[in-house]
Amino acid sequence: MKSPTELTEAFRANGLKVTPQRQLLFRLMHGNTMHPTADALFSEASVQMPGISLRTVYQTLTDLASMGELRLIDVGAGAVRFDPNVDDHHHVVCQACGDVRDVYVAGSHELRIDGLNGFSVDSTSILFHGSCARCA
Amino acid sequence: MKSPTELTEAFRANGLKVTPQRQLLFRLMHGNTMHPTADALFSEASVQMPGISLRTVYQTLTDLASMGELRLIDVGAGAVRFDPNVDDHHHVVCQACGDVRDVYVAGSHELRIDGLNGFSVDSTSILFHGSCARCA
DNA sequence: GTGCTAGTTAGCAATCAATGCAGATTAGCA
DNA sequence: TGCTAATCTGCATTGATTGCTAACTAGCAC
Ligand SMILES: [Mn+2]
Ligand SMILES: [Mn+2]
Ligand SMILES: [Zn+2]
Ligand SMILES: [Zn+2]
Repeated sequence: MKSPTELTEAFRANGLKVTPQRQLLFRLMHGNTMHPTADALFSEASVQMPGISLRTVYQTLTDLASMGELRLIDVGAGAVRFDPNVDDHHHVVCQACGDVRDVYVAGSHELRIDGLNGFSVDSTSILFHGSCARCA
Repeated sequence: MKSPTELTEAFRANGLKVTPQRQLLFRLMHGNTMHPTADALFSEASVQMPGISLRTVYQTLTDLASMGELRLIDVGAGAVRFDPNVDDHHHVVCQACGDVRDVYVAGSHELRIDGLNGFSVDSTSILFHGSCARCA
């Protein structure tokens, strides 16, 4: 994800306005490695800006995602998580505490896929399930 | 997933009763390669047994899953899908029509994972996103 | 076969995540 | 300083799933 300053320009360039709510969310997401849910981010944002709406958090995250600045991660339980890391990477999720971390996978592009039957593949998501160091 | 006959024994062995509803669902899931949602299965079941409850479909699918006879597949959109194929396999999903198919992946156990930071991995889910032959 | 009882079913309420909507507000420009 | 399209908040609604409970029944003991 771009820096808050760059996002400010990018939003204006797209005819979108830059509001205090959006600037706050830019800052909270920039460099964020927690893969937060919309609700988790809403809680964080509410500390600095009481009264901000959960709806606004969803809106802004969706805008960022459609600009390609965020990725949506679905770990198969609970709410979708938002990821400012748009590099080619994958995830490991702790079955116990739900913690999600980035992992970088070598060999993912050389997987041999049998049974495609005419399907063409555009992208690959690899999710590792396990236990984090704390929950081990 | 075991055959309907074997499941009948397995259920009784676990102190669970074998009802007409469950037998129907055993038959509908056995060898089913569609990865149906609970609701899709409910529609199918309703043809042969009008009045069956969606709740019962969820119950039975959950029971089968906790007995290890079914896998739950979350493709990141819409409802969870249920899979009687418990072999080591992965999935490809059509972004256009939502069709989900089995794929067998060679090399998935030899992936090099960087950044685990103390995480231990129990299992791996690989989801390929693309277009089916029909939607290409 | 009859009766008992623990397990099951159907139906509906409740929850959770996410989106739709509309009136009040405001960023950004002239 | 005004204008106006875009945004924000708060609330209603949707969709998937689970919780709850009274009525029902499979499976077993007699
Ligand atoms: Mn990530
Ligand atoms: Mn499958
Ligand atoms: Zn953990
Ligand atoms: Zn398709």
